[in-house]
Amino acid sequence: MKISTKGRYGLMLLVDLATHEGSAPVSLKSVAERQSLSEHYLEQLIAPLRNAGFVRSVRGAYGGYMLAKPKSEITVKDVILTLEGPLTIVDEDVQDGLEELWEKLKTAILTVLEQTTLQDLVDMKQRSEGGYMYYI
Amino acid sequence: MKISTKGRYGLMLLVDLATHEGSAPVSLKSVAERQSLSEHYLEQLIAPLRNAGFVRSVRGAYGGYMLAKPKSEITVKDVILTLEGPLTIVDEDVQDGLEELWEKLKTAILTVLEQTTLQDLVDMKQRSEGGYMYYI
DNA sequence: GCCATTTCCTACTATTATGGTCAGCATACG
DNA sequence: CGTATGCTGACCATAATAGTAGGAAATGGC
Repeated sequence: MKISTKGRYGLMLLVDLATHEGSAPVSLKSVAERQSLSEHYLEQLIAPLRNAGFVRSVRGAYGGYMLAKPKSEITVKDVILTLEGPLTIVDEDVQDGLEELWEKLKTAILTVLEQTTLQDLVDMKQRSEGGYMYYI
Repeated sequence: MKISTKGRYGLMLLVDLATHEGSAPVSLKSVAERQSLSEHYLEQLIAPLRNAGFVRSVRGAYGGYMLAKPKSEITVKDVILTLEGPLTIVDEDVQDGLEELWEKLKTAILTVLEQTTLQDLVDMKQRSEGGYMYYI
């Protein structure tokens, strides 16, 4: 019962983009360095996110990625479902008489995922980094 | 993001035991037939359940298993955690700044699992089998 | 005592998902 | 033109899952 690194790294990637948002696009290389992730692997993760319209890319030298929507309008659910496919607690069309339980679980999980936006994650991460940066 | 068959078959097994509870112990063979599962595989699943004290066994001919506790006192959480180990949404000690999200998810899931007992599953399954059996 | 039944135990194996790596083309800035 | 970056598809190593296989030990019925 795990979130795969696909979903997790994908969120880290988007949070990083959201954090370093500015006029210029952000290169995957810089994200990979900051987050200590493999650039090649991030390339694979961002492809579906681009296709789904969460980020847009700028090719060529000095290119990179930027969020295509406000960070408060991208939910964790969007990202996880895009990267990991539909949430199947148990395989489709099993008939074990416990469908009601699986349905409850699914709802509970999706509720959390859909109540949390990228904006929330940015805030969350800043809090978790603790400490005040004001006087630096 | 799945419940493995370990947890799922384990629940089916216990629900079957709960349903066929009586004076005599219930053999795995009969459970395997009713639920269309492999007897050998069930053996592997019931071992930890026995060790954890949810069922007790009677060896030898005409032996089998029976619940060691009232079915209203065994929660789905007990069973799943026994069979699948601790619920780790993400690997231990990752530091991705999203710990708060993973914690929320974990809580949401465990809440559902711990509010549901074997008794609930028995009722649930009976309802799902639909139809009234009174006049048969 | 013997046989059938059933639990119990230890390996082994096949398949799948995960978590990547590798190689190379495509595009665009300077 | 050269370098930085995006983009794509193929490939691979490891671990987890989902079982199988084979038999030893216990126990009730005959």
